[in-house]
Amino acid sequence: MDESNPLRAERLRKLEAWRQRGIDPYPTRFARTHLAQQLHELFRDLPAGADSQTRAALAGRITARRLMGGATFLDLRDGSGRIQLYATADLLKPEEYELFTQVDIGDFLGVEGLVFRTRRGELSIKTEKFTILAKALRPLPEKWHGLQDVEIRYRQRYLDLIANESARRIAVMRSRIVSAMRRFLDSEGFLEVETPILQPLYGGAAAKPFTTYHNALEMTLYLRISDELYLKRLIVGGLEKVYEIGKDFRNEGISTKHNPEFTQMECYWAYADYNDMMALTERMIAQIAREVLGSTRILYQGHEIDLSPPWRRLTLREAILAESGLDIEKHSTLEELRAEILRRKLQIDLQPTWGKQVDELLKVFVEPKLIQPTFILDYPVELSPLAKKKPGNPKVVERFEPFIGGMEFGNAFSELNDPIDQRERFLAQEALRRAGDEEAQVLDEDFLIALEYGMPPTGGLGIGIDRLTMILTDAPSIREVILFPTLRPRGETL
RNA sequence: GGGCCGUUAGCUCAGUGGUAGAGCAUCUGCCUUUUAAGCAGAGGGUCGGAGGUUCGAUCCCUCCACGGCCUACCA
Repeated sequence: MDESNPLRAERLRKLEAWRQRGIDPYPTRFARTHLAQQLHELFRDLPAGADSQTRAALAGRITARRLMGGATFLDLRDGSGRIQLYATADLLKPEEYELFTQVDIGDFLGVEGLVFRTRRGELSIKTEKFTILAKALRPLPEKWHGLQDVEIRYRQRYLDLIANESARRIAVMRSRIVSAMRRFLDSEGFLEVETPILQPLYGGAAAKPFTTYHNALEMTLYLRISDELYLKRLIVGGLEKVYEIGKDFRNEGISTKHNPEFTQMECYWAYADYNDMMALTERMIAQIAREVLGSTRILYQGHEIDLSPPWRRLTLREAILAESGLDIEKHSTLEELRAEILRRKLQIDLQPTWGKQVDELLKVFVEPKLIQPTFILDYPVELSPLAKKKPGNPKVVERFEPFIGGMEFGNAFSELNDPIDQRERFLAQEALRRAGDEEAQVLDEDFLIALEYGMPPTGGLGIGIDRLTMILTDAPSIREVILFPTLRPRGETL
């Protein structure tokens, strides 16, 4: 909005007029006695037209005005809900009543008065005293349709939160999801820890990093792409159950499922394997749903989904075989796999390696079908340089990814704790990197040294908090569950 | 990166190759239990930006900016 906007100029005019009358439009504090929601609960049984015995002091933002001449109604919204304010020319001094009628939608007001219910049944405050707590200079979005413009909703999330109940709901739900997850992990005996976000070497995932520079140390640092390698160092150190909830950063494209910075929970559990992590995952997600939604049955994008354990378990090979007819075990080289894809005329892009081709088959043919909670297990070793090989099958690792609603939202494995094998895997990744794979992992000598001191058998799990929130709030885009999603900056003033 | 769509008043949206429309919001007047309050009136626009075609462009064309969806990238 332009600085010279007449709506803003009008509000500035009011602000000045109030100041000239000795009113401070931005005072420091206001003592509340109640929240709106408390009053609705306390006076649920107060009949229409009746006064209560209670005087209450409330504060919040004015969201609607109904001026009737000698009487004025304002809607006040606080963090808990909405309540109506009522004032008349009889109850207030003339200059006070006039000021009450001049309050704009968007202004913050503190008010004190008797709680009563109007003839039409609306619980209200009979205003005896009121204070301007903050003058708003810009008009709020329109009251019927709320704020629709997605660009404004993302760029100025505060307006989205003011105007749209769904935005408030998602923000609150996300907080409760994270909180419930913490409670669950704490109760399971996990220790919450923090590991570096600025790292001299990045690792733990196949992704391109963001790069930055530390002036005093004169060194390049990377924003972490995962927490994994540091958390496993803690397992080496004897912290047997650890977790971290925090931001990871991946320098890649943006989509409805990807934001360059996203929140992940990673946990590591000594003496456990990926079967234990599967059981942990399904119990945790079901528990979070019960706490946050009151049920393990959810609706996601039109699908009824039951989150109660046990979830379906399906090997990657079985899943691809079922959905594409292709047996990746029989076609165990890139050439054979490609030949079979072409022979079957499968609609899929060809990939540079066997592992990536298998991953593509999963993504195209299997993932969209995984509506009900499903663990896909046993991934190709070349896609999983940090996971332990499956006993008896050196081409496959003990790894799973959980899917709900056709979306992957995590990753887990029996952690590789053999330092010799780990070094070989890193070296294989280095070879891929030299061959042009920018996302191949880099060898982390410090991590290898840690493993050489001995790491117990360990199960590890990562859960994408943003995607989990999408699933539990029925959000179609990751931008709906991230308060401030990454957007290209806008040149012009708001 | 590619394709498609969008951008009109503070907000939500109509609309046309010939001087720009509605509702809400704002302002003025009336109105003392209203609640999408009501009634009467008024103001408010570089029609995203820059070029082009045309007697004339908000509309047609090109480029640009931003956004959305799909796709690619990304376990």
